Amino acid sequence: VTEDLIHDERITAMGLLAEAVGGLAARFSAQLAEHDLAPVEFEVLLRLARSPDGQLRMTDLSTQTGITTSGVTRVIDRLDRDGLVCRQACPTDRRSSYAVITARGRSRLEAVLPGHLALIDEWFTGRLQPDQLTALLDGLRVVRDAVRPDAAANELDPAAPES
Amino acid sequence: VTEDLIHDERITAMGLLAEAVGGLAARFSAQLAEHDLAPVEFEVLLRLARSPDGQLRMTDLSTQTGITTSGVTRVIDRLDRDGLVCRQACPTDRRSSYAVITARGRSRLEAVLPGHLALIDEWFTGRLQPDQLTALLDGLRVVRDAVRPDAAANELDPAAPES
DNA sequence: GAAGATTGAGTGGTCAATCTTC
DNA sequence: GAAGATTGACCACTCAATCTTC
Repeated sequence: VTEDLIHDERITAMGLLAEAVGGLAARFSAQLAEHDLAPVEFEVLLRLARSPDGQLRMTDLSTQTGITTSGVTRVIDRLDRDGLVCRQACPTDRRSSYAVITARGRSRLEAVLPGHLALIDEWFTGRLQPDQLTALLDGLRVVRDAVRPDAAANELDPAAPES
Repeated sequence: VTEDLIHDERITAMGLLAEAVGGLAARFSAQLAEHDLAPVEFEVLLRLARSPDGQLRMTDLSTQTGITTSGVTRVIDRLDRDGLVCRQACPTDRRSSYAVITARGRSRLEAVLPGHLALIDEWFTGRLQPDQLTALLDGLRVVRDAVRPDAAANELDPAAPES
């Protein structure tokens, strides 16, 4: 009732958002672990699989995931070692290298995805009425586009303008 | 158009949620760093400040934050070293110990919060129409309550039933 | 025996510095 | 000189084991 900053409704809103995502991530990680994938590795494989030719420059992976470039190097090191991804030199710019998802990587993804989608449905999308979900996603899109302008037209959310 | 799992709309929805939160967290961390606080340290201070007597058992901090108990021990170690928190033995159960926010901790929080709230407003709550925000939060609450049943009646979101 | 907290070992990330290529 | 990728040093977390108290 005073100027009690720690009970501000904005904190509440942000807490709700963070707790929802954190809780979902916790649910997912168990299933991913069954398939020997860390969450970040799953994200990388997914982003590669969604990209043309299944490949992406290290730098682009960095901006898309929000991991530093050195962090990306380590993740790709692991995925490369496990044969889920391989590196490929860029023909036009010899500074750049591509991470390319391998057949093994794709099949690993296909092994994980059905269960993963079921979990998203069970804990997130399936719990909301269709219009309620739409409203939620519309709001999220506004925030996402503001806070990650680069990802706007981009990747894990095509927002495809009806080609 | 086939059974293309990697383009499933549920992935899109989840990606939107994750990217929004990740993007927001990135914006916040810079401001927190100006006040020498890691995001997790800020969260702990906030949860303590919101709790009766500004204290919480280590275990409860663990479940509320989603960090392991050993993780909590380390965070409290740092905050204790910096004088923002102190440990206090539980009188009724000598296994438990409380983390208690200090005056220094509270003033640090008060120093950070105005800017933090402004950022939440700038990048999240302020970008949505009031009813759009309400719809978003309603959806999030459904998910949060499902995925973190313990936190339901709890903490960073009082959801106070109008006492 | 179980719950609460801590500790040692291991891991996955960051930051700053480096190397190569543009 | 700047961009792209990597490396070494460092740090914060987790996991499993331990200690104490219930």
